[in-house]
Amino acid sequence: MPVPETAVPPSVDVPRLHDAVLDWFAVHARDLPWRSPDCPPWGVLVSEIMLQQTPVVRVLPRWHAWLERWPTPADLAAAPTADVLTAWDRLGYPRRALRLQEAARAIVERHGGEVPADPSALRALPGIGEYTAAAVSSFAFGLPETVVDTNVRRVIARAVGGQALPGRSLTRAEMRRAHALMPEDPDRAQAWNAGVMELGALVCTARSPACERCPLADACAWVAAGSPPPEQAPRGQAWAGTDRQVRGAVMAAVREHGRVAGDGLRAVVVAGGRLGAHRPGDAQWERCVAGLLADGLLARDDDGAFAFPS
DNA sequence: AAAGCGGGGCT
DNA sequence: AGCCCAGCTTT
Repeated sequence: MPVPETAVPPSVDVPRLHDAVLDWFAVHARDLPWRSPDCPPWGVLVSEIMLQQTPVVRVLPRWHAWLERWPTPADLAAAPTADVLTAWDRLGYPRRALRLQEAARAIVERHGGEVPADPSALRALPGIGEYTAAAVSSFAFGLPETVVDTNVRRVIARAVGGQALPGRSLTRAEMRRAHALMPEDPDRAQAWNAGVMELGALVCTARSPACERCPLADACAWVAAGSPPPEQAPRGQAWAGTDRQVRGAVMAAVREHGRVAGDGLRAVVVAGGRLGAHRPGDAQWERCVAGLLADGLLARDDDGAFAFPS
């Protein structure tokens, strides 16, 4: 039986990290609406879903419109799905919009219309994984959950692990380390979660970190090692000519035109210009449309015309 | 563990 | 032309 690797090296002064991050956060935290004391848990939940793989600046206007239109889970649960997909606009990954509505319906049915505080109950909702469950529980309800997103992973990988970037996927060892770094006091735990994320978003960024402005620079294992470059080259994300581009163009066309005749959809999509020079072949076109129908993102009416599902 | 899934802005 | 972003689900 091998000796388990210690989650945090003994050389790391954990209380000092806490003070540094909490002091920095108290001064530099952005004034985001879902952090307001007036923001209900539903607003936090909506923000977390929208922020999955989508930057804050793009989420802000959609979030405000969303909360104004559907101020409670019951409001979203009762909305036509077509309206939900249209309001999602161009945030990307529109399946998130479907799942958010499914989650709202589950909240109405299983939780009396109130967003649950328990991470397990949150995790059981559609579209809510390990991160989002912990984030809502911590940020909306102040429970001392361990919140680990891409920002937290990067800050810990550098400051404690001495690595330039974390690996491709979140490991159990990383979760253990993040858990070991949590402050005991619940209020400080909540601020730590938000503060480390904010530090990763504003200072300890992926591409060109501003170490001269970082409150952890003196204690950072990566800086101490001379800030070596990342060992693992990132996996490139292809876009032009992919199914994702074609699916996105179809969604954009339906969003803009509403209902599109079945034999005209392809022409509308190509004319939309979102595909650039790419022209999908028959096989790709059929695959993408069939996929959107199967995903519940697209529907056909009795005349065979395409539209968002009602 | 890896692949699929959107879209835009920045280097 | 890449790379990145408050991930989740399925294989």
